[in-house]
Amino acid sequence: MEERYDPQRVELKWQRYWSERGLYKTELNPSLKKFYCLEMFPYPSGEIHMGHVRNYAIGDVIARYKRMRGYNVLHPMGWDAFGLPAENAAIKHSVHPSEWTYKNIDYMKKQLNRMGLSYDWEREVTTCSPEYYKWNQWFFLKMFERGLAYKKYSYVNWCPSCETVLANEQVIEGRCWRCESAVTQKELEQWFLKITDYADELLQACDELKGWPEKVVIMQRNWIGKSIGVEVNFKIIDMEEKIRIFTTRQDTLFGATFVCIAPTHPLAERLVSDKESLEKVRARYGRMDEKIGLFTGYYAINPMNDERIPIYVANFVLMEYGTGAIMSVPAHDQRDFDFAQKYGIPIRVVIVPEDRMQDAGYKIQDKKSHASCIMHHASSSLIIEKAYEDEGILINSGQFSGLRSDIARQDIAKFIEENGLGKSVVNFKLRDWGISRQRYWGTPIPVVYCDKCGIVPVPEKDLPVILPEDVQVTGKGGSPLLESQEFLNTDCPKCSGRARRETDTMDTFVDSSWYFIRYCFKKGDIDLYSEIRNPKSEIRYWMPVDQYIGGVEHAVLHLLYSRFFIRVMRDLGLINFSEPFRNLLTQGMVIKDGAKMSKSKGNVVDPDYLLKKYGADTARLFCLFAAPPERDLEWSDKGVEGAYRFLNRLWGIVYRNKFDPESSSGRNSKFEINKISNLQTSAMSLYRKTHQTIKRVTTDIEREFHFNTAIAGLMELVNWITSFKPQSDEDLVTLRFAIETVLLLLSPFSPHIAEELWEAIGNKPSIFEQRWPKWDEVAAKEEEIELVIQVNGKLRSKLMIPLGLSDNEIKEVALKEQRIKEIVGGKPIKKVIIVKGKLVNIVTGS
RNA sequence: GCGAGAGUGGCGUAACUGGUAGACGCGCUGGACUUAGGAUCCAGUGGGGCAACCCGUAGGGGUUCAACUCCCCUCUCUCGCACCA
Repeated sequence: MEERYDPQRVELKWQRYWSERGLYKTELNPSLKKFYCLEMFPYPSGEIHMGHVRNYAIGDVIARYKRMRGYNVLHPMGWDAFGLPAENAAIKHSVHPSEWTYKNIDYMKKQLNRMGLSYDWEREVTTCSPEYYKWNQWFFLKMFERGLAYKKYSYVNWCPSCETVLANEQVIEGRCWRCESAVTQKELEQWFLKITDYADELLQACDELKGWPEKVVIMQRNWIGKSIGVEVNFKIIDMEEKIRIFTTRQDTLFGATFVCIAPTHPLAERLVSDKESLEKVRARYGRMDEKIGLFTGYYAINPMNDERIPIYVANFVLMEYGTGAIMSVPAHDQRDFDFAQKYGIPIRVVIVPEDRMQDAGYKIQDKKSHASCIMHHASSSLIIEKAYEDEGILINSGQFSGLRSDIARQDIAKFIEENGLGKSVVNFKLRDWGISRQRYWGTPIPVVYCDKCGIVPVPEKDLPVILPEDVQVTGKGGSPLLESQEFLNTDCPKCSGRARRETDTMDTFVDSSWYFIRYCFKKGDIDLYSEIRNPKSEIRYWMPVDQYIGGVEHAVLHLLYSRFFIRVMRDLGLINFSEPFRNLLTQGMVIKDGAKMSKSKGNVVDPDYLLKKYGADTARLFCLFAAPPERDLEWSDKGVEGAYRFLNRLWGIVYRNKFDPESSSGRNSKFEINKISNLQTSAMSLYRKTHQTIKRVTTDIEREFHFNTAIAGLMELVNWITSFKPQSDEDLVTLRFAIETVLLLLSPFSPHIAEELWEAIGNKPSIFEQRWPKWDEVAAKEEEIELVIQVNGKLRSKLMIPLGLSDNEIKEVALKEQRIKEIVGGKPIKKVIIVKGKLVNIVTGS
């Protein structure tokens, strides 16, 4: 009886079996090589989407493959469970965020299990549980002790729709990363984590991220944004104060013809008498469409040449970067050039390209002899239409004229320091990480405010500070924590006087900055501190993560924060490594009809529907087959059917060939095909193809996880099997070997059907306790090859020849070939090129 | 503007260090079996030509016996950063 392939039946059967057998439970085992395979955990939004399906299918293939290769594999899953959507849902459907979240987790966990993913659920992490977020608070306290967590009053990014502060990393093109509302600036007192203390190290260590996509490393480098330059003080005429500017182009200092300060610069208020105009400039702060400036009426002195230059307030100068003031060199900065033209400010050339030195009448300064030859004021004849921003030779720059700009940068920096005009500095774009959120559903920041003692951290022994759940989330008037008197009012840990709790909660990115550490231990309320410090701790065995898989959207956010957190933990003496993720795979998006699948675009495909109609094996196979993991995946309903057809075909083959467990092709056959030469030619080729396929699939997986071509290879083998008609017992043994190999190679991709058919042909489950097959190089070798014969680089003929012919023999064979003889005719043969085992190219004269 | 990546059949894609361009899948065409097929199986499928052959990897040059692959120029698309001084 040939059963039909019924994915529902098969998949549920094996999911139950795996779970009952506890097949994916992981234990520390020092005698085995470990492999930590991690996929980014989901936010429990309610249901999984195709991006999850793809992400987790990729991770599961790697985990299962590594397991079969003999690794002790840690493959955990959890929930990034705090966050705003829970509160929004609470407001909309009047359910408690907690209830909503846990219900979603329940459902999504079912969905993940329905996909047949090999997780060890005993290590499940749920970040909204007190036993987890307690350690967020603990880390916070440790950072507070070390001055790495601090509070400051400042302008911060504010999302009016989410009614909360956002970190710089969470503002994308001036909009909220979550709801895309325009972000405004608001002055607030906020908690920050001092990630800038690690800026240099995080940057340096980028070089070590060999297993990361270059693209992500570059994004991290750019985000950290190191620049080396100088700060220079410019005196203000008729005022005590100086303006401190920052520049990386101190070689152009002699060309500075004005100074600009940010509209929010502390001096702006004092220098500008016309407040109305100042407000106008301020209103356009940060707008890139138009550059406007306001002359203050004051002048500064360029300390290099004592020249009097005007001071402007300009909307494009950022208070947040450098000193909030710049010197402007219109000749060598396009932006300054445009500004100077608009406001009629002189433009002075101080650098010329090396090849234009002669026209300008200058000579390169010989550094040693100081033979500075400043001939005449040729600069007046240098008329430029745009700024020259490249390197060149200095002119009009006093003692520095004639120097190459890169050398002048060093010399001038030195000069500035030696003469007390300023100092060399390093600036970073990276800002400290603002973690305060004016929201309810997050980790309470463990701090109290006492009238007498000020800011007092909650003592460790009083952790966790529990987020009260008996509150009403209304969405009106800030966090519900402000309403909870029980939460709000507390005693000061120092003086026992009356105190008030901090009501802001932590950014949820704090939760995800160390969750992969927590997976190293089984779930439950553990004392993480002593667990980590135990010399036999599992963390020493499992960390770092060997393979991390997730979307590229976290290239700077989560990945940078995690790298920071791990370093803080290292400096707390908890761990002895610095990088959490050894290898990173950023999978592409799932695209449909030319756009990313998303609810707002209305082009989503529901995984539930897919799982129900085709089953998990098909869904997984399609996602893995349609594109390599790092590239975008174009959704195709037809393609899914193709994957389904393939599995059906495989199913049919196994049942059609009825392996009698009692016969020689049955369960006792160990495939000792030691007399290969006895096999019929067709069996021989199948046997060879099988070994070739083992090799191909294995190397495709090893080489950058090219699952798409690995699956293509499997399909080829199945095509061979389909056309193979066994005639003898030996043929059957060969066929069985081929089929068993297909099942083993397919098992990481489509685990259920592999397990089912493995059993159906008389093997004992589980297929996942089998070793990954090995190929035999000899058996995989073709005994004949197809020789391609080219004449002058053009394909002219093909010929089957036996393996192992010498170059001379090959040449002879090729030249004797009828068609080649015709083409070559009587032409002289200039050269014959032979590529071993592949082709011959005969080069003739004309 | 800067940085990164990519342009290959009707479509998704393949071709590892230069060596048969188009594996595998989808779609399409024809056939078989069928009351029927949107099921299954078999065959074909880059374009042109009866054919030998010619033309084809965004476009144009170059290196080479040989280029999707290496070099130079141009164009297009995607992603990231974007007044960072």
